[in-house]
Amino acid sequence: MRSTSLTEAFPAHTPAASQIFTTVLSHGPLTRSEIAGRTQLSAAAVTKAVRPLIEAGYLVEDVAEDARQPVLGRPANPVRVDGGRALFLGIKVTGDELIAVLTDLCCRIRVARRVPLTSREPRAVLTSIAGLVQELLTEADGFGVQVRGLGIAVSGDVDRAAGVVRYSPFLEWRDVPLAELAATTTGLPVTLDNDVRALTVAEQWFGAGVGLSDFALVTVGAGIGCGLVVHGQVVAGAHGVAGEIGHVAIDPAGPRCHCGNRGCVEAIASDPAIVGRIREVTGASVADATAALALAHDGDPGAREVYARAGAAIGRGIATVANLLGPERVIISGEGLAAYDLFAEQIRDAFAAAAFGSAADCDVQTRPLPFEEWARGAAATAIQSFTTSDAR
Amino acid sequence: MRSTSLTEAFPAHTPAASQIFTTVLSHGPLTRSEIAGRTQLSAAAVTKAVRPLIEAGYLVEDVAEDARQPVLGRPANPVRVDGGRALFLGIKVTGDELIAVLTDLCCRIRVARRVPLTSREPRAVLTSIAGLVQELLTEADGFGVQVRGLGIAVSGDVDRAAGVVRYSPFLEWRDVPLAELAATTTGLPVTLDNDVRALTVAEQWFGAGVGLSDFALVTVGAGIGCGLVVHGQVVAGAHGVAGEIGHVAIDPAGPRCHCGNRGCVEAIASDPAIVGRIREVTGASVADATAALALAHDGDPGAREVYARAGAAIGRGIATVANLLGPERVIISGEGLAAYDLFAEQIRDAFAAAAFGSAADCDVQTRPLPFEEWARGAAATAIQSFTTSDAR
DNA sequence: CTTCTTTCATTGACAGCAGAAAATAAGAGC
DNA sequence: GCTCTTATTTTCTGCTGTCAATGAAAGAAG
Repeated sequence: MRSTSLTEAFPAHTPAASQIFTTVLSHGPLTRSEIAGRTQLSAAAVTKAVRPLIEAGYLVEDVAEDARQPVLGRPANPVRVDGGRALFLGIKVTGDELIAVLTDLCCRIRVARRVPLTSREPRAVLTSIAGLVQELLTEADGFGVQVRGLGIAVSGDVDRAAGVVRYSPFLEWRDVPLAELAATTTGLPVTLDNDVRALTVAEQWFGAGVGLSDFALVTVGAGIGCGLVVHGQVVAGAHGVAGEIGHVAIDPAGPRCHCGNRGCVEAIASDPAIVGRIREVTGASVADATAALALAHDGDPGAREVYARAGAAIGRGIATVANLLGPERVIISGEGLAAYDLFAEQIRDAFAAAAFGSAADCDVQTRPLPFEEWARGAAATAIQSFTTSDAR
Repeated sequence: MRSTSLTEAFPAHTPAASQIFTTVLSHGPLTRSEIAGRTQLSAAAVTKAVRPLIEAGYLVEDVAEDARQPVLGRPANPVRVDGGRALFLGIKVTGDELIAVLTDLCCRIRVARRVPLTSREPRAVLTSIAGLVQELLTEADGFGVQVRGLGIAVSGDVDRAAGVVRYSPFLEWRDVPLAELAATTTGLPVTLDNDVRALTVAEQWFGAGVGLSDFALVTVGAGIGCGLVVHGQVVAGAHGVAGEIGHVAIDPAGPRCHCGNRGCVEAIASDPAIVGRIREVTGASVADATAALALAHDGDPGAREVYARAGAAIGRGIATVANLLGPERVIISGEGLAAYDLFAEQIRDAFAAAAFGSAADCDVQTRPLPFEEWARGAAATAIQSFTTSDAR
């Protein structure tokens, strides 16, 4: 095991170094001149910033890169992030379970765990988190590398800077300073963020949002959420609320939503809304989203119609985002994507119809969302904090 | 008259100087230590950055500020922008007229002009612009200060960086490089931008958006537009379209919009939509928005109901913006504000109902919009270009 | 009236970042 | 081995912003 201490800081003290590291992290192996081009820095600056990062082991030179076609001039040697140099933990807290992952510096998942929650009391949840962290720290010992941070993702109104859960409806929490509590309990630096924003960070750095300064991530499932990146930064909202595409009202005559309004996207296209509506329409006793999906896949016309309506609602919601923000890309993800074949067409049609002018040029793609992905998002926020904390 | 040449650059060569100047411009007279506090710079850095700006005459020291309560210690001497140090022109191009203003460096209007357009041909419009600019330059001679830039605002898809009108439905233009054309004709540095974005810049620097990093400006009138500021920057959209709140669809059963969709905010709450609907409902031969307004103010229940519906649509549109972006403030403005008493209540009610959670904490205010305001926005973009062009 | 205290502003030394240019490195082709 | 080309590094330099000390301009205290 390395003799580095937990307090050893990440050696990117200048904005340039930080930017360079992030670029290499997101864009895979890059030669120094490619880095210089992308970051608008001089080659000299890149060399100087890269050296300490290599010395500290966070970047490594890819010498074995001889498979490339022989080019004129001195061969470039690409630099890449040594994912194995550090480990991170990410935990997603839901109303009834914890999902945790151990990732490397490149946010690749090494270990994943799920633990049911017996209570939603902050104290009990904290204990569960502590236990899970201990367990994963033990696993991490096997890799011989230190865990450098813990990211926690919670749905609801979360103040990342303060590390406080302002209000979480699912957990029934108000003003819980979870970051500080978890930091004290686990001894790790903790980054607390909203779950959708955390997932958005993961996409921005390691997923389909790489290199884009403006994109949106829409999650479909038990709720409908949306993470927004504008001007290269995740939108947090002045009052802690942002990206509430689920509560964009698209039909004053639509079904009532738990928020009290009518015709919210979430009241039409969330899993519970779909299940409820299918029960209503077909009279079948559909237990959950899986059953609903099965029914629709069996060809039940009523169920299929419900999915179609859900797809149209999602498409209209996405079009609203596109009209307002004009993102380069919209990424659709979430557990609800299991039903993608049932509403893909409606999403595209409704989007195309409701997008105004060249907002329709926006690239709409889908990405599967494995169950650990939310926790991976949390880990991504921890990586973000670790690699940018010292750089102003 | 000063012997400065047109090519003399604004003496803010460093990011710090630029930031300091912008801060003083927006926040009125400030002492050096207040500037240091706001900009997170050291007092020393402020002193050094301020000196060349004072020497060049862009900033002046307010010595006469003895009206303040006597405080302990050395009295501070506030610094403010000398508005009279430079002049700017702003022109708003509409389908049938040009609105132009001559402003000072603080974006205070000195002279305003309107000229009808006889043709929408780019060449003809350019000729009209050139004439108007000449006229205002003559006026400017009376002030003994040079005009340092021209801002032009056009509705539609405008690429500010390239200085090209990509597509303007009202003018029926496509890919007109208006900035370059106007620069050649007038000899002035030209900044071309979308009209709503220009107005947003004016609010951000000189209006109700001062000091806010996230706000929205909604304009109500012939169309419904929206300028967005996120992370302190105006949102331009990856494809040139952003802030299209007018084409946010809020009711699938609503009236058809000229964009082909149903239930757009603009199809319910724009002046033409209101006029048309009032004709339909009351059977009266209402000529225009003024007549419609008069009818409603006369107490016609049908007309009042139409305005109420328009207000609700605007409120829902604003709630959508608030749910997605969580701005600190929404500023409602535009010619349509003349009817504000008719739909204020509905806007607030619909907003409160449709805003999710603490998105409802967003401060919604109204601001009257004098007819020259659009042109003033154009001037603001010119000021922005002038004061930040040399600072990287 | 002099001296203190307080706060604002300025100065000069200095550290550190990033750019420019020149030097060096590492092949490929001849 | 020589030349050509491109990549990377080195060296030097300019410049920005910070730090700590100093000056300035009041009111307060004696």
